[in-house]
Amino acid sequence: MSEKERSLNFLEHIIEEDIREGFPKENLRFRFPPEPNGYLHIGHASSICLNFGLGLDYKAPVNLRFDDTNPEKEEQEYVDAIKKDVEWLGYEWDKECYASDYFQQLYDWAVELIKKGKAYVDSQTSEEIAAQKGTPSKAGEESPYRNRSVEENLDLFERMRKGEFRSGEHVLRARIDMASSNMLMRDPIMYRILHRSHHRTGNDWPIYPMYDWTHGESDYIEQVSHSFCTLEFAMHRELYEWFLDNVYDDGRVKPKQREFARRNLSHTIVSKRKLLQLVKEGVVTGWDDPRMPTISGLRRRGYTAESIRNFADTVGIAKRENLVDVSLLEFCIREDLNKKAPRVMAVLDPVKVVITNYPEGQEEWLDAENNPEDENAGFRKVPFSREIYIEREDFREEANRKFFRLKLGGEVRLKNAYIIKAEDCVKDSEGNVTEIRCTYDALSKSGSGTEESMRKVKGTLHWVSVPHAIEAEVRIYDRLFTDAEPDGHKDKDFMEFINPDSLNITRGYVEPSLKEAGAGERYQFQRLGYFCVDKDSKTGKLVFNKTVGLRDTWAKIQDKN
RNA sequence: UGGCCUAUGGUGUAAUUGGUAACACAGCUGAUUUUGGUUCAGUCGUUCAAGGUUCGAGUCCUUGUAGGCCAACCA
Repeated sequence: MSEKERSLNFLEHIIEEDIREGFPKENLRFRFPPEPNGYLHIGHASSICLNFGLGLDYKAPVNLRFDDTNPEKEEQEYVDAIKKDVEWLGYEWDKECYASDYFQQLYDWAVELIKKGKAYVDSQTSEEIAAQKGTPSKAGEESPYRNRSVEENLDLFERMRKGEFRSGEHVLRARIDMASSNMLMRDPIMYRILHRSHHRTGNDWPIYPMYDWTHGESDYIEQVSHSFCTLEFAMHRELYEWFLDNVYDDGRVKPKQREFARRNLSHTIVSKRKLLQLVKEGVVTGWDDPRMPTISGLRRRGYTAESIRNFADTVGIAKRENLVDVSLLEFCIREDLNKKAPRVMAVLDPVKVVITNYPEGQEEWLDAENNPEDENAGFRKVPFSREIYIEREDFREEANRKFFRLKLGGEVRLKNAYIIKAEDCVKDSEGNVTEIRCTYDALSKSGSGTEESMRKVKGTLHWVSVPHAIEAEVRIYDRLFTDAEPDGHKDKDFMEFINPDSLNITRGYVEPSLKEAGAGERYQFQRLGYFCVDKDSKTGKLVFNKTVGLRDTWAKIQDKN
């Protein structure tokens, strides 16, 4: 990998500074620590790219660690989906870890804390504990159980572990400072009793450790050097370090937590809870619905891993609030697909064109370039005949000079084929055009080298031969929310901004080269956009997803009028 | 009546740590084009405010202002 001149983000500055101050480069180690309680979304992609990208840059290992300490929300399905997404993004983790693998070690350390008088069993209800907690501006009060003897604490904690108590009967708390200005330091809970089966440890444990007690110690066990998380954990850092100080051995790496702002994407939400709500309420068909900002949704929509990595890289990382415009994501996928996607022709809102001077029954197979941006992409054959479909919006009976498309008496180039001229059109009783009658210039065939073929006509249209056309279902997506920041309103719920027209299913015609197109393949439908074959697709019943449209300056011109 | 964090074009980030405010997207003009795509050229526009230190401040200091986070047996 060539180390190109690039400015560093603030986290990289921190790492560089640590190295400068003597931290051994070979001890650098990172981790991506998802909780398996939902699917990964575009916001996580930033974190994945950050951590694994750092691993690549510093040639340091990166662990994939599941933060699975809450069996009430976590499931194996999510573990599998997360692994698939990280792999698909193109990253390789060093070790696959689970916080649940550290339950015994965590328990042993907790016993040590009790022995040192730094933890105690509290036997109050959660309401009582909450009431004593105080407020951000008012100190809390100490629990009546705070000064239990070490022996009693040890006995109680052991019995908690053995399952002798009901859920919620006791908790283990760290003994820190009920008057701290940091609420998290007011004797935080380390363990709760929860008789609930865990997706990996089954019924082995009736007690489960809390996030704060688990996360830093897991980093320490794995000897993670830099533990990056989102801003809302900033206040947890003090506790993270307090716990670490109580188990830390000289000579081992003491992990450093630093916080960055999560990335928000306009016109969508990046909250697992809210995404789950969309799934549960049937607003979308599932976590991988192509309208979802999940990695699996984007994948199904036709996004490439490279485009997402590039997006994450372009957005960068910092500490301030942000709302990244979706247009940047769209730019990234267009940029990538422009280089990679083969061009084909498809008509999604067809109107028939009859070329009256083209012999009935005749067909020709014309050469079409697969990708003008890729010299090695080659050519394919597309069939031409007397009757073709063009896009309904590409024809007007009359139009001004700005309309480069087909109008009565006007000429256009049919891509890869001939120049045609519209002579007449047929309409139904309601005035809708049902057929356009044209003549063609037989000498104007694309690539034939004739003088006529070199003629400049302003418009070029895509088309599909009627007798050769293959019908296909095309799913056209629009943004899921009508508001740029659906969850950014205090007085309105994000569900109020759901776009009722986010999915539009239509039937169109595609050229015959697409007959055997398989799931996941990506194409540019010329002049329309990028499309990919959905997993629902079968030969004989093709289904395409619209990934993103082409940049459309014509639409902009029309918007102005 | 607290603590912590943040403030740079419309958006997202950068600025060799005190030395010409830059890059990408978006917008706008034009050129090229058998995709109104791509490409190319150009253009618009920025340091939250007020003081201070300094030859020199986006960067340091002071005081404000605005926004975010913190009172789950969630992570």
